[in-house]
Amino acid sequence: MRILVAEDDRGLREVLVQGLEDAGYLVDAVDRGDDAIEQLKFYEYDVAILDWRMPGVPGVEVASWARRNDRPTAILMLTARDTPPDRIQGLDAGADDYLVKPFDFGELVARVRALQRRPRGVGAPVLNRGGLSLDPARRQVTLNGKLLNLTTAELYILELLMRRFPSVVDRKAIAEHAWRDETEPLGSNVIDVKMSRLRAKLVNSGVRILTVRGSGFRLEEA
Amino acid sequence: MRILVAEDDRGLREVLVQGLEDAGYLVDAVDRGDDAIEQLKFYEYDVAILDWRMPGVPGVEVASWARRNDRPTAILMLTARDTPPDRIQGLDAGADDYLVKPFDFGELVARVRALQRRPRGVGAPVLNRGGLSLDPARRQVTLNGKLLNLTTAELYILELLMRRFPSVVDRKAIAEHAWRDETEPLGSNVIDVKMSRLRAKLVNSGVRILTVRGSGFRLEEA
DNA sequence: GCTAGCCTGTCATCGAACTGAAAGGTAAAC
DNA sequence: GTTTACCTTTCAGTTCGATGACAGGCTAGC
Repeated sequence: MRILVAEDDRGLREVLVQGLEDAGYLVDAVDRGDDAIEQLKFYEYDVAILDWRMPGVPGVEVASWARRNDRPTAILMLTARDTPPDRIQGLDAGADDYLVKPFDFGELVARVRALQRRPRGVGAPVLNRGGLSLDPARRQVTLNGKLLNLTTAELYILELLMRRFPSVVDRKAIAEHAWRDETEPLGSNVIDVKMSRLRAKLVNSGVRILTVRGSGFRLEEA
Repeated sequence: MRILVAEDDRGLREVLVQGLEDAGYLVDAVDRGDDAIEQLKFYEYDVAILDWRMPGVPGVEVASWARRNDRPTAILMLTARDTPPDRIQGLDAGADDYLVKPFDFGELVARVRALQRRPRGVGAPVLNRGGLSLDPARRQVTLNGKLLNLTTAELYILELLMRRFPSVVDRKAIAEHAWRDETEPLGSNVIDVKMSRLRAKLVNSGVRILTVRGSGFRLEEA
């Protein structure tokens, strides 16, 4: 199993390379987007892990290039802060999945495994938890097969909680994930309001949103 | 195997034509970018070899045109200089590969072979969904065998929705796919208008266009 | 070269849905 | 028991999308 890592932060890059090699992968690493394209041109990687921000060519561009050229490589994007527009752009450009920094390394490996198992190009994998099923590509959530009608913000929040499960997600992360201007919701009680509405829609879903006083929120399987 | 060569330098053009014919290809040659577009319009080439700089229309433009019109032709660009910006521009425009002059002829043939192996040129696949059937090559749509009368723009939009099914397609992607100047439709509500008209033509088609508020549109099988 | 028809994009309007502020209530922490 | 953090509901403002009407432009047919 061959993996390409494109990440300009040297520390993180080395952690990734080491960790993935320990997990039994054959890993190549570059620190620039254009180098990533060059590598993708000459080797058929199973998975490419691309940083969003890189010198040369940004990760999105690399993903978009790979998709255009029908490279057989599944793409996992790493994003530092992720605003909705960023994320959508990434998935549209051809990324198959993405991870928000900071992430748990085990989580990364799990997703890499998921990617290599999956036929390529079908879009981001569906997130399941309890009776809930969130499809990032369709941007819809079903509860035991029945369509749940969530607003955009609610969906983003739920998505974040599911992706970070079972960790606690703090308000700052929620603000960054679900709002364009992440400073805005922090001064008000909007997040609480959204949580309330989201909870109301999640009754009998096999999943519950718990409050961790002073820290944030986390998902729990009921 | 049919190849189009677009190269204004007569010496190089003749070398290419001769060499490719010897390699067993059916070769057409032109010396202007606009002529290249004309050829691409009427024949389904497997591969087009385009010089970057040409009288009439530059190679990038030709590539971009081909991409925009979903020609089933893989594109190989010939560039004199090889700077990252050039490369990116070329690849962005829709080139599938590029070669820097001067190049080895064997290298060229190898790349042409690689391009024609790709799934893309293997006949224009008809898109089916519900009772709908869209033939990209003939640019027409039938509903249960009956011809649907769609305008050009409507067809482009429907095609994109079908290709991306079941994912959400954002307005930016629609704009890029269906308009030459993709900035134009974004400031207005043209997309909404087209959607409305398209929907009207798709009643009882077994397919529906759903709005995903704030994100875009997606197709759903009814 | 004129005319009819179709296509396009703009505008105005309508309606629905989403949003965030506020206010008052509740639970946890100390 | 007081304080602080969080929860819920209500409400009004705003945004977003749908649609019908219109004018300009292009094309085909005569």
